[in-house]
Amino acid sequence: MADFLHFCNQFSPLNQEAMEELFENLKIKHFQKGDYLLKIGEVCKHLYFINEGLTKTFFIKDDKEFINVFGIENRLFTVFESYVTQTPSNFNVIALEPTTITLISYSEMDKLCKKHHGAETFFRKLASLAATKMTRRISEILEENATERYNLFVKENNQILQRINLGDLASYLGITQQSLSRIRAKK
Amino acid sequence: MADFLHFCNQFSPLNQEAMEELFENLKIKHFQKGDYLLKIGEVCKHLYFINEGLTKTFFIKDDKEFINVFGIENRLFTVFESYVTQTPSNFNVIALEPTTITLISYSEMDKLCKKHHGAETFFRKLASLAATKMTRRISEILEENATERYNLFVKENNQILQRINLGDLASYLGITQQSLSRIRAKK
DNA sequence: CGTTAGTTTGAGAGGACTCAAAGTCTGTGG
DNA sequence: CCACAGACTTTGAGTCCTCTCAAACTAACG
Repeated sequence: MADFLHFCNQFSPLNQEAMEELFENLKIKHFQKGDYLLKIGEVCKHLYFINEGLTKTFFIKDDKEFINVFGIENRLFTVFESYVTQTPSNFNVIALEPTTITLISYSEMDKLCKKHHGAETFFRKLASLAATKMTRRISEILEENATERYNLFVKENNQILQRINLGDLASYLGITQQSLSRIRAKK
Repeated sequence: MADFLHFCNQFSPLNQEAMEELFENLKIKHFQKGDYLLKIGEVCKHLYFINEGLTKTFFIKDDKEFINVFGIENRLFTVFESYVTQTPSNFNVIALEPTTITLISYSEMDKLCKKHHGAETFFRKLASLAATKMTRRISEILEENATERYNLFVKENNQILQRINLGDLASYLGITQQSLSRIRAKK
């Protein structure tokens, strides 16, 4: 909880009242390894802040997984399209480890945004930041080849590298696990 | 101007006062084919709404262009990271045709957001929508091969297909223009 | 100790790349 | 009205990266 408070403050401080209201309505939930946070077809009703653990957000095509993003400690994420429009999700979200998550429900956020100008600012900045990160990911995928993408990932996500298995990392990088294994072997 | 008004209203209606204030501070600018709307290293100070014409947003690596997004009539866009954080842009933006653009300055938007709760909502939704679209693009790049991506682009952007040259389209799709030429030839 | 999940290695196929050259189109000046 | 320059597109040949299918190896765990 302290972590989430810290996250909020460094991000875009809310006023006392909005903050209290936000924190009153948070829920904390635990997931076991392999548990679904969200299944394809369900509406994503929450923002997820990871207190502890690791998740993957992915879709499936031709029996292959495509990982969109890893949920990492002290980061906030959601399934954007589903959450924003409250329509069925195209993505699954699964816990890769025992995971503890702070949940912010859509209806709460919506209420909060309507009531407090500052909350609206907070979530505007959040969405902007998400868009920024996605722009970078698009650039990376386009400009870098598999080896370069792997090196970049290692550089920027060293903390979680050991916790992600080969297949999942390959899927995130957009290559097969055999290819990734060979990339690693070359070093 | 009417187009932009229409865009705003269907998107997330602003109240009368905020709307008037927004429209008072809009600027309209014309660009010739080849003109820069923004250069790498400059801070992106505007949201761009295309009244007429076409633009490309791209960066360069090893003398190759990588197109991030095309600016299309009646759509709003910006260089997100630069605009949101007011730091130097990693992207160029160029007019591909004679182009007329409605500009919303960062400082105006910021002022408006601080003053009007509704404006904040408007821009929150805008950022959310942008993030949603980018998620889709990431999925597409990962899951579809070059031919499929081309077909998808044709399907969804038929209106501008004839106006974009082969090299630019290839760059957007993340392939060489030779490859794209061969994909087209196969049909 | 056997089962299962995860990783590595091999061989061959195919897609996309590079370098190179030849067409095609379009607009301008003679 | 033709000729030529410059921009754009297509085609060819060879290479390389990544994929697929297959099999072997290596934990980790009950």
